[in-house]
Amino acid sequence: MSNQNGKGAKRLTKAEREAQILDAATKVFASKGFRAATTREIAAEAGVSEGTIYNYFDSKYDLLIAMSQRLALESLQQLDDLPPEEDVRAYITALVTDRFDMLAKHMDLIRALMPEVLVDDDLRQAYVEQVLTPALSYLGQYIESRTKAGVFREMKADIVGRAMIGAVMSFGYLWLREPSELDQRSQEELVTEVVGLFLDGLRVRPTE
Amino acid sequence: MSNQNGKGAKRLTKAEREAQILDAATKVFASKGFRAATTREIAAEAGVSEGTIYNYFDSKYDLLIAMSQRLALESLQQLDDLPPEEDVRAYITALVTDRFDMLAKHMDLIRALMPEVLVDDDLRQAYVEQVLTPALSYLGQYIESRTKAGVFREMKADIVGRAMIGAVMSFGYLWLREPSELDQRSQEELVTEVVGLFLDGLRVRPTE
Amino acid sequence: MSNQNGKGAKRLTKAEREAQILDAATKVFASKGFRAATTREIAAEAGVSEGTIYNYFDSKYDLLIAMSQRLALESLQQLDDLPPEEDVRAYITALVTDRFDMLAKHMDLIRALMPEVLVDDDLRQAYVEQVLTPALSYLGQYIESRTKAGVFREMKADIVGRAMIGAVMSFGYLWLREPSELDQRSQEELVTEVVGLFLDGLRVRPTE
Amino acid sequence: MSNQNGKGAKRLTKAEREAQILDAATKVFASKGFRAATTREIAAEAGVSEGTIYNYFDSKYDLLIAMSQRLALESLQQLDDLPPEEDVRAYITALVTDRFDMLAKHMDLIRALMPEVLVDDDLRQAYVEQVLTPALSYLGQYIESRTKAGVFREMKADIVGRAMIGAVMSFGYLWLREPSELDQRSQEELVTEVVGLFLDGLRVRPTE
DNA sequence: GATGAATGAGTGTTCATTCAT
DNA sequence: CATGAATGAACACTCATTCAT
Repeated sequence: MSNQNGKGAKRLTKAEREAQILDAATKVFASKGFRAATTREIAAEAGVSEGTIYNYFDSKYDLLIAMSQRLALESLQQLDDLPPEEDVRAYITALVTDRFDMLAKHMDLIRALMPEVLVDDDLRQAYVEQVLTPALSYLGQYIESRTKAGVFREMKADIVGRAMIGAVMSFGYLWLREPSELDQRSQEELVTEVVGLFLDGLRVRPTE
Repeated sequence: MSNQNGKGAKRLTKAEREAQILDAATKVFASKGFRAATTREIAAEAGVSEGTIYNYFDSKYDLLIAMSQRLALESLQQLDDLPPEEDVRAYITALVTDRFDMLAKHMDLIRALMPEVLVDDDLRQAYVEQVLTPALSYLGQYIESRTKAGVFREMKADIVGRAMIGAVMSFGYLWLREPSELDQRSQEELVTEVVGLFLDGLRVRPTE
Repeated sequence: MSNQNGKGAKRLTKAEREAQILDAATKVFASKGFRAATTREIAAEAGVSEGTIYNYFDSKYDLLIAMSQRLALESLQQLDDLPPEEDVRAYITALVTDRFDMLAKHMDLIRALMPEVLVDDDLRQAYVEQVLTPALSYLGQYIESRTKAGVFREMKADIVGRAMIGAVMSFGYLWLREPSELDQRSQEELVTEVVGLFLDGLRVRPTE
Repeated sequence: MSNQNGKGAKRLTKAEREAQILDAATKVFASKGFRAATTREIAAEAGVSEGTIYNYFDSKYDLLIAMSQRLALESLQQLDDLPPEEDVRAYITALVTDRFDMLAKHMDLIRALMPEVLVDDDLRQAYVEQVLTPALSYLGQYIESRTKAGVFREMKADIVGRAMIGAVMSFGYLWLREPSELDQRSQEELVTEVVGLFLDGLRVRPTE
């Protein structure tokens, strides 16, 4: 129980209380999955009563939706501060680093959401529309732009983009269990290798 | 109900009945997830009574385990018929093609299993040990061998291998909904592009 | 359904609700036995939902345990107000009367408990320790004390005590079906005869 | 499993097979109670298949009935070889000894039956009619006869008879767990003490 | 607004019984 | 006759949701 104080936390603003409940739900969903998680456990984790949850959310499923919106929002914000497009290594490195930062920061959220995304059609559609498609489209435009500039080879941007996003995301829900496995040193190495694969492939380059 | 005949299917061999139930469970798990699936629905899908399920499997969870073993078995078999290691493009193409074939063939199974793998520690461990680790190790050895041969650049094989496997698998549970989306033509294109990314990266190659 | 009011009994104190459920369970267990009784029927008898039972007791078996504790408590209390030990007839009569009173008062409880006591080892051990052993020890001490005083013959107090307790209790679970069969008049007769047997036996006494 | 031989016991006479099943049922009922016992377990204990049980008995309950008839039959047979009625101590001793012998011999049966007798009205009625009433009536007649002869005091024979039967039987289902607790030496002591209580009571006798 | 007692539909699982072989 | 695979009604128990306080 993260938050315990004799009588239940009182007098928070609506937004604070919502965040408190959502944080608890995220943690519980992440550790046991959506179906196996109980409202009782979420309430305990949040330090409120079960009834209170229903003053802020219509249903348990609603918590999941709210979580996915939080992720979608936080997921796609910082596109500023990017290096110049011309420096492709710096640029792709920044993109991949940003995604790994996001994975590290929201691993709980992702681990809570992904299993249901794979199974729930509404959720999946929302995830595809709000998270994957924008990311894919952004990446695809960059690839095409650099291809036009003669820096990237002619490739199917939608397929290659999917492969790249899939490769990076797989570290979030397949290869890693804990954000801690993404500590500073190892994340840098990860980014370097992955970017190296994306830009140069496995094969030795002739000159260069 | 897939299998309907007046009084319920009778007198199949043990293996047939087991497969019949496992097929039904796979289908139902894939469409609603493990927890949301009911034994009632699995029984209906298999065309047997609920009681019969328990004559063959100890519990609902046992169905999941049995499914994952089926996948592990089928997952790692044909490593013969591979092109010579020296022809790296043909070799990697064969590997990736084989994985896409497996995805296409067992998409139901994979979609049924992955959500629980992400959430159930025992299952995850089994999946990592029986499926991911062998695949990663096999791929890693090939990468190192080609690196020694001076064909591949010096890279961290475990990281690059994870990225490659993650990229390919993501088509199985993230980007595609139906095996049908992997029809002959599109799968070939997919393989070509993905192999191109893995071997040569995005950047234009100087001469060659 | 003993307790019916439109929407189910609401907002009783914890102790009241517990007693209400326990009373219902006692009644149902007494009439069909523990295993044959269903939680559904107990809930109906108590006028609450099945779920409510589980807010107060962890399991159906827990109801049985709680019942047996109620009996153990009420079973061994009033040992005051007893006649002087020297007046053995009055003393034994008081003891036997007290046991018959207890039987009459708790016949439901006893009839609910005894069948399971005979079959469940934990329950049996608890019953022996909490009910039979104290009673036997108390009775044994009295017999020995009166033997020392030269009033009782030299007998094995533990065997004779068991026979006496067995004789009395058998009226509770073997010979009688209803507390009503133990109405005032007949109970007095019962006590007189049983006490007569215990103190004087069947055989005619020489002088006296 | 008492009786195991590769293919299930074959070719017994109807009576032998019935006895075999009934013995198994008795053992299983005695150890877990009627409701908790499963036909699967009875079949295993008897070394036959579940289906075979139903070739000989209509239902699980029918096994219980058959058992109770076996007990009733065996319960009331040896009334020959009794000492002369005039020697009351010898006579009562013989009766009580016979009951203890019966308890020792059929403790399994009794432990299997009693819990259900306490709870099942049909069974109880059968038990009362076939076992208790004849015994009570037989004992009552002896008491009355000896009373007429001036040897026994004037007492209510039905009450005293119940107390005596209850006292003796309580050793069968309340005080003892195992037939072995009734070995030769201790049973003799038991009989002596109980008969002493019945005939002479606790109080010292004036002359004699 | 916050509570938590009460709800009851729904779940996985068991097991007496049937019947084709 | 004996079998044991198949059945399906029942069961104890869970948990998201409601609502009186």
